[in-house]
Amino acid sequence: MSKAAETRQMILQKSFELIYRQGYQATSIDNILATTQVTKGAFFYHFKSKDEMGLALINEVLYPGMYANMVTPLIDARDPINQIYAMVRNLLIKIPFLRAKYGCPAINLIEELAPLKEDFRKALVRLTEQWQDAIAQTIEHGKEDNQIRIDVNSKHAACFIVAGYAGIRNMGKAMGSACYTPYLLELKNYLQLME
Amino acid sequence: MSKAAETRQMILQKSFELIYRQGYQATSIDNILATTQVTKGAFFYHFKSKDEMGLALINEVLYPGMYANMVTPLIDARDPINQIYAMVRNLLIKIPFLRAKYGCPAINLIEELAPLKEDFRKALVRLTEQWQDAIAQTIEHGKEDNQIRIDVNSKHAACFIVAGYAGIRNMGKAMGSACYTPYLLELKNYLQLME
DNA sequence: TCTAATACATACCAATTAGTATGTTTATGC
DNA sequence: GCATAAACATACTAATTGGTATGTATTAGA
Repeated sequence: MSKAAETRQMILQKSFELIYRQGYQATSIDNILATTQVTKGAFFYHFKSKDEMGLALINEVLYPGMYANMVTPLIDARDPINQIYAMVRNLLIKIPFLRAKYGCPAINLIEELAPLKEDFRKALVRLTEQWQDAIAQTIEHGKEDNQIRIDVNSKHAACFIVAGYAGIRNMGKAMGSACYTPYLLELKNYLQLME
Repeated sequence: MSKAAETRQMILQKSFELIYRQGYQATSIDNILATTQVTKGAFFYHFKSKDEMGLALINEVLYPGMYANMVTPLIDARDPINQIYAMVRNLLIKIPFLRAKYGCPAINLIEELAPLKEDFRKALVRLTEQWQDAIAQTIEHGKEDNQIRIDVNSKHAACFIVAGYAGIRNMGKAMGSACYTPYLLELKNYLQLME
């Protein structure tokens, strides 16, 4: 990677962390410059505007991260129910970068920007749909293997599961990680009713 | 109500609507002044700061609204499962003021402000806990009436239900109200497994 | 090695932010 | 009706915002 590409990546990475903790609008460009030690000239050389940087951040940082943690663990699932549960559990309590207090980066961005910026909304919908599809497919595989009842509607269930995750991430921002435990216990109950 | 009290109430009401659509930080005081036709002098006569107004808004507008739509419908529930379902359904599709695109006012505020402002967080936790308690109590009543299986953990279930609502409200901001239907169908499934 | 584009640096700008200082009007109790 | 405080109005401020104008290094290809 060229030096310039490294600078660009570093800006995206640090901005991602700041925005995760503070929100997109509350994170000023000057704030980013101060923590990256990059000058304004460099920033606006790599990105036409703050929004262009934000979009790049979604596609180049958020998307790969979500794919690795939310889609990959489901590929070729041999034990769909437990793998879905494990994936959600891992997201909640096994990724050190993600803190209950700050929620989930993708959910945060949807909350803040979906109603305000159409291009952000579209980019974030793609993320959500990809995760939801991966879950639905996993459930379908489970049905083929007779591990999941055939009357389970995989798309409805996937929607329900994604909503639950998004919601507990929101709740965790207010209540702390303590609320993850009852949620996970009940998620397990819900999932086991599918078999 | 005195004229001054009316002014105060009007500021809170209009600010609530603006903040619901734009977010708290994105709604400037000047923006509020422009839509309320109130002058800066009047605003700062009634509220020491923007944050004091925001807190008053939670306690005097958000709280009563949430109580009426989220707690009252559950009081003396004779048919707990269907009443819980009906309450969630009403929240999602029967309150004209709430638009899928803009989500739920309380959830929005938690997302944006819980990590940033401790006093906002506390006020919003009170709201959430009250709703969760009301749902848990309703489930307990259902257990006493033999309408709900005694092995259902009411607190876990209440947490799971609240999380689901919060999450689908988030999803709706990105995807629109179309995602409410699959969610509600699966919620009904989940709830019926309790009886 | 020279050139020219790439990659960055500095200084600025107009608009907006929450908040204040200093008024003037309006209502209320006596 | 009159004093007094409550209720509002206007003009300002210092800080911050995203973005630009105009520079200077650095690097890669001919």
